[in-house]
Amino acid sequence: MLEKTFRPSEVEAKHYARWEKSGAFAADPKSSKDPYTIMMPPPNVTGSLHIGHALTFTVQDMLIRYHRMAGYDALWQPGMDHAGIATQMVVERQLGEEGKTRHDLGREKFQERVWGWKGQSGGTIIKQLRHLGASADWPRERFTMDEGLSSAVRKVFVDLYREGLIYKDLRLVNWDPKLHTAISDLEVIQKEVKGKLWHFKYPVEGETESFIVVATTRPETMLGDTGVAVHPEDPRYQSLIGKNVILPLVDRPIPIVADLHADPETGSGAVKITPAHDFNDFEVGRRHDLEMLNIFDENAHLNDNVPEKYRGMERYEARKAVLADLEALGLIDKIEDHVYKMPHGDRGGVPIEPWLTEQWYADAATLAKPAIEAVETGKTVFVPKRWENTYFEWMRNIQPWCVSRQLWWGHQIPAWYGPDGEVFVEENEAEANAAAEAHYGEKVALRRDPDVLDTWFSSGLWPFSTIGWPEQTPELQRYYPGSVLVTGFDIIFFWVARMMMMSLHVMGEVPFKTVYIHGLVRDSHGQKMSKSKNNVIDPLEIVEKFGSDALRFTLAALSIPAGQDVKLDEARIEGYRNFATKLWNASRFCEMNEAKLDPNFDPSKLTHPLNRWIASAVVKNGREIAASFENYRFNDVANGLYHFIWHSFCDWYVELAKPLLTGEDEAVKAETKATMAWALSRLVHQLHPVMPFITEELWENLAGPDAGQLIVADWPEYNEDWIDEEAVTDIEWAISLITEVRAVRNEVNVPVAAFVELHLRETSGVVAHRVEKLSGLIKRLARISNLEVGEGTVPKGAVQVLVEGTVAHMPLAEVINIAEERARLDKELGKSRVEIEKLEKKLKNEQFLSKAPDHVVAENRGRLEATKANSGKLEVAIERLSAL
RNA sequence: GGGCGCUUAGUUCAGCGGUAGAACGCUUGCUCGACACGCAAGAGGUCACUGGUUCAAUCCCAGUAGCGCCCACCA
Repeated sequence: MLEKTFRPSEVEAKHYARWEKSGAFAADPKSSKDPYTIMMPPPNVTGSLHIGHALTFTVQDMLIRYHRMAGYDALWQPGMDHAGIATQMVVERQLGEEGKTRHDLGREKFQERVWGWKGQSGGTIIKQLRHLGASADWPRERFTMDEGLSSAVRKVFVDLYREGLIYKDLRLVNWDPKLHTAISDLEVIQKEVKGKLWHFKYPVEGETESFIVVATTRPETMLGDTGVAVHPEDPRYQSLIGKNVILPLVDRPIPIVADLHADPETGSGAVKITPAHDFNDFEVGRRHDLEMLNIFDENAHLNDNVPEKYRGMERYEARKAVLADLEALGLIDKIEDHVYKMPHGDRGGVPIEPWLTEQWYADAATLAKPAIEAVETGKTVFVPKRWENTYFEWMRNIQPWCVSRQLWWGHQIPAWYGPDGEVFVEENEAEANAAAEAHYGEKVALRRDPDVLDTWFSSGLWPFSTIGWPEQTPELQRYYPGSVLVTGFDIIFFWVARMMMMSLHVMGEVPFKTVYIHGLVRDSHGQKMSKSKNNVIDPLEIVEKFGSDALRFTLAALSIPAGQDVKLDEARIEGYRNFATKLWNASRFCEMNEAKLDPNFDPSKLTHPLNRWIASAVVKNGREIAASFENYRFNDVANGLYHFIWHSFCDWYVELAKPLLTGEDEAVKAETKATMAWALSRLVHQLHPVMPFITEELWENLAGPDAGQLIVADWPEYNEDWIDEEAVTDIEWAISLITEVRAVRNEVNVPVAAFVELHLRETSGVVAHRVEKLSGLIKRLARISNLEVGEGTVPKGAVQVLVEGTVAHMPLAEVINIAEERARLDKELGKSRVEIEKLEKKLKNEQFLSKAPDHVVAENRGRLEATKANSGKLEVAIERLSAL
């Protein structure tokens, strides 16, 4: 016997363990079914489960579970990402607490330490995912740094290098002076800061009292200026182009060049050029062949390229010194407040310094071409479609991708250097040695490039590296390309784009056919969740409080097709927990009434209209739910099931079935029991992908322990021929009638003194029974067409009511304020007349009659008739009320 | 500066060229043999604004306003 309420914690662990143990999650490469593949976006090895994970993994799990039931061999390929910078930072922080740095350990020991840490606390998230019910094929779990994936990374790197798609270059990079590594453009975020704009006077060479004014937010960089640019057509500076200014403090003559970069409208129209420390200036410097003077070291301290006084100074310290010295020389023209954006590393670090270094680059523009085409031609489709624009926009303007990082945790770049700097890019050291020997004619000592690859390089290979590439494994042949990739829009560039580029290049085929993009999870007011705002919702706490099913259902209900952000409100989760309880209790009711599954049940052979109706409705619902899953309309799945289970199955079917279950007719009783069990079993199937735990438990209870697990059950057949439209019409009519009756009873709120004989259609005997059980029925006075006020025999203050030939007395004055009622009826009549006028006008409009479809015209005619009839009744009612 | 999105009930949001929907909240009444995590009823909307297209616009188009996001730039 089921308990009175559903207690999630008691069944979640039990069923998860059973599923896992039985191999329900496992894909089967030998299966004859069609494959359905989702590559799990690998969470960071450092990570723990947050609500965003809950959304993305719930969506994936729903898709996997639905398709597993719908007859596919479903593979959900899990794994984790080594997350280069993030992980290295975590371990360095630990070392810091011991008063050490990674340099105290050395590269090898440090790496050992990270591996140790990974083995011990890494993978927390994978364990946490189980609490959500994630049905991934866990034994296939991969790690981006495991041996197979690492060799895939080396092979791709070497191949791309040989094709000229990876190369070394000396360019400005985004340098993180704290982490001491280059980062990609995407890892830089612009933060608004309030600062100053300083205007400096640079003396023109050979002219006393002649200055050119330049402005900067970064005074210290002036020490690295190697030019001043003005617009070629700026009249103020025509005579100065080609001359030099003397750079103050440094006393270096630097040229005044004409360049379109200088905007005459901005500031003085002249701009100082620091080619080694600003991306725009770098381009200007290249165009005019200006010196690239690097004035910072890796810590963003000033180096030996500046006057001795400033050497070794930290950048902000240098700023103060430069400003003080310029002030002393009287060269500061003015100082303004200025708000501008400053680049920061996305790992919460210090301001980024544009720095000139040699790095490895991937030729992203070339790799992007087929990736763009694949989306243009629909080989990969984004859902929602509008994200394709975002994808295109970025891909079409893609910059060279800096793939090297000066870190110790990651895939070390497979490049070795000879004594003269000659580079040998090979998959391993032996091959590098062999190549070097061939090159030099003798054995030489090689030095390996110390850099590692950007984390996203290995993530880009995820769709094929996880299933065996470069080996032609059965998995690779069967599960590539994936069916759908599920992820947030925030990593379209980081990850989706890279997978598209890498997979198309390596595999020659798109990595997935559909990209489903969901929003981010925010709090109930649309705010980003953050610790400082104290609005963080912890999925594990929610699971504990309301159950995994309630959380999953909530996330599904909020996942709208437009893929907007998801605003999560705990009250809503609670509401869906209540829904789980509701279903639970409906099952309890079935159990109490001994509704059992009948193996020979045939929905097309039902006799009672109520049962024919619910069978039809279940079939319709099943078809709709399946369609919604296919179209990624998870909100429709959730709302459809919520509404159907609560308001159709529980409110009407179960309620109307009660008299049948306690009635005399044994055949009807038996049929109703069997139908109820059948309907419940179907609903439990439909709901399973969203609420796996409670449905598994209820299924077990309903079908018995030998029936097999719901998770691996087939999505049942929903044959259109089982829909009985006549029964649907009848019962829906009955439902609307009962609703009206209840409304009247509720409104009058007295023991009703009228008896109503209802001429229900004979098919709706059940309804008549139900209606009799109501204490009575009175239609609201005004709405009853054949209502008559009696005379003589009626007690004073009462009204004689005649409904369908039966007479009764109602103490009307006691329960209805006649004046109020009249006002209400007048208002309603007014509305009615406006409506009639509108409709009549419409129906006289010839263009409407000729152009609108017939059914629309007919609908409008019908509406007019009904409104007129109602209007007539209202008039009569008002008249009679007035007479009282 | 470029791009994308949003504006519908008190709130969060669906929806759609042909009579405005859900959930929650609110009001009223309920110890009705599954369920108070419940039952029943009810109130509540010029679908942001202005034009246009159409027989018909909340829906399509254009513009306006407000809000949000992404990219780039800000000497």
